[in-house]
Amino acid sequence: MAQLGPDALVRTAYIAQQHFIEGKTRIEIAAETGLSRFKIGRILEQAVASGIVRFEIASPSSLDLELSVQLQKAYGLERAIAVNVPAETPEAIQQHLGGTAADLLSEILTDDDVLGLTSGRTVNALARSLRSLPRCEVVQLAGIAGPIQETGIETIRRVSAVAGTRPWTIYAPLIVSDAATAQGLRRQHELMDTFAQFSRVTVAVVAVGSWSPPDSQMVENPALGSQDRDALIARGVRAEVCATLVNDAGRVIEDVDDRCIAIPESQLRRIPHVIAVAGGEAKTQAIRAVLVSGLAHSLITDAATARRLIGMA
Amino acid sequence: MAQLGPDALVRTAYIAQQHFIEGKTRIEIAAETGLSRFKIGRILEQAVASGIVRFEIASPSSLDLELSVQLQKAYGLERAIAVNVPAETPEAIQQHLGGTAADLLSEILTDDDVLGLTSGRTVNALARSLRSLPRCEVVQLAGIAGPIQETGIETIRRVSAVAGTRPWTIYAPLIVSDAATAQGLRRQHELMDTFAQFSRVTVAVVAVGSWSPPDSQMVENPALGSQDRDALIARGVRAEVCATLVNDAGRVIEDVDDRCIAIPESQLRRIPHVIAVAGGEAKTQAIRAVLVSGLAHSLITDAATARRLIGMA
DNA sequence: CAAGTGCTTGCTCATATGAGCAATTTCTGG
DNA sequence: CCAGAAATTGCTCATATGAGCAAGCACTTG
Repeated sequence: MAQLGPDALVRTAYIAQQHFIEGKTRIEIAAETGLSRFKIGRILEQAVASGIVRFEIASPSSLDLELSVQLQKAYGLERAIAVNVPAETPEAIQQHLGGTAADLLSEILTDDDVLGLTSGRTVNALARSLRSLPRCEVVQLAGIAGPIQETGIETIRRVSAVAGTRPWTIYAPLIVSDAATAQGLRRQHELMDTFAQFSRVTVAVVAVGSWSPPDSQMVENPALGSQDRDALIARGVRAEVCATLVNDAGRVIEDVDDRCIAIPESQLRRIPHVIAVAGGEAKTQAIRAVLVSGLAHSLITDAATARRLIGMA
Repeated sequence: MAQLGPDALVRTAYIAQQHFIEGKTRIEIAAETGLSRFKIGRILEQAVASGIVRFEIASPSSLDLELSVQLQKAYGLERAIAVNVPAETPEAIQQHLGGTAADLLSEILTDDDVLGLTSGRTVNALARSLRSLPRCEVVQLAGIAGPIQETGIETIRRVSAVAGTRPWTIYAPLIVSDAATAQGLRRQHELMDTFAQFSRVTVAVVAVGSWSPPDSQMVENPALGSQDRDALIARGVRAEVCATLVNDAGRVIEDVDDRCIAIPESQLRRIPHVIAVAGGEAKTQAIRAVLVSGLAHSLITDAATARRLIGMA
């Protein structure tokens, strides 16, 4: 169309202002300006089409909403949250993702939910930020992956304390050196009790570990010999969620499942809502693998990682 | 309201995007998301109210549309156009205002209009930018105020040439030293012919001269003695339009009307649409006086001056 | 000049939307 | 644990809006 003249531009701006900012209806504007409501409608339509009026969706806080929506669509997620973090250091990322996860849990959990958690640094950050929670049960989904002081069961206890309930814990390592030991552990009463809760879990928050590049407390676990580790990486393992290993195609590698003390893949998949919380450059590929695997329904990550993930969707 | 949680924020962003950017109706979004259309409506309402969605009215070109609208409302003008000029020099301002005036004329004039023009630097800039015009008559509204080479009748001729018609010109100075001479000039056949057109003029483009601070070719005219000038300024004259003088209150000062060769105030006021074109810091007060006087219905000015005018409305 | 061609305008009618309301759920403070 | 308060939800009905269309208008083009 012929470029609008100055008069049409100003008139368009006026009408756009009246409609979008003052909130007047087209009919009101028509009455005031003496134009027909159809004319007003067409002017507004053209104003939007030609870019004179733009809609800006602004993050009010530390979230990048537009990126979140893109990420959600790109991987068909139930929820996706891209968090603006001030620095790309692992600590800053963990702290902010944990805080956002805490907010999300406060928001979406109800009394009837049963919350599943892994142990680990990310969930630790979550627990630190958690201020309130409905009265829901908390179930530990996997053994302890790293050094006790960092990843302790204390975290799980704190979350359940906020909720005001008793936690279902797993006093055991995530992985042991042989299947027989694992089997023995699983026969312990306390663990059996916790394992029995897995099927009741409705919402889980899980961390994502990266095997290549290595950024996971499971990979660093002494119970996993360097031989095992190299063999698994050779098998294509890229990421891990609750001791379930996946490759780039999102396929599960079950080689060491029998040595792990954690919710089995089959039960993990039956949890209605699994929220992965992870970020950082190094974990990008791992997160992608987990999303592709379908093990997680939702993701909380940093904005930079969200952009990378969208780019490779 | 309680600050929205991350999930609500992302959901809001998604719905806002679907509605405002993808153009889906609330009912469509309701069907997709499984929420009721009322819920969608309330989410959108809140998104706008809380500032998550903002409407931006952007100037596509060199115009400041929002400022234009404000200016128009502040003085109750028919049209107001605030032009972004790259520099605040008189030359840059004149060139851009003239160009915008030319665009405006191309846009709003029809074959049935009769265009009135003053002579002067501003209208000169207009003529230089003018590319096309309907076949309408062009009438000079006032004598020549400044040096012939700057403000010549050539300008009027050029405009009428673009329109493809014969111009009605005034070969006479804007002001002479005594009333008798002026009366004698007005009896000249050519001038009488032009004066007879004044009542036919439908759209006029006029410059605004400032008397205090002095920025007007009329003030500098030798036919106006320094005594006369001082007396007029003492009488409060602030501005001039087509040799009609006005004070800050917008009242007309008729003291030297009988010495001027120009459309009389009474006839000027009968022109349906008078567009003033003027800008620059020095002319701000003068423009204000003219707008208050009601002699002009519309204004084309630079953005900085528009802001000043709005501030003192 | 005349017929054709495309554009603008305002209509009708079906659909989308908002205001106000009643039912329900969720909080809160005994 | 419960009564009352407050918020939330989805309804009805009136209003606002969009799609499609026919008339009017300007503008070619032979």
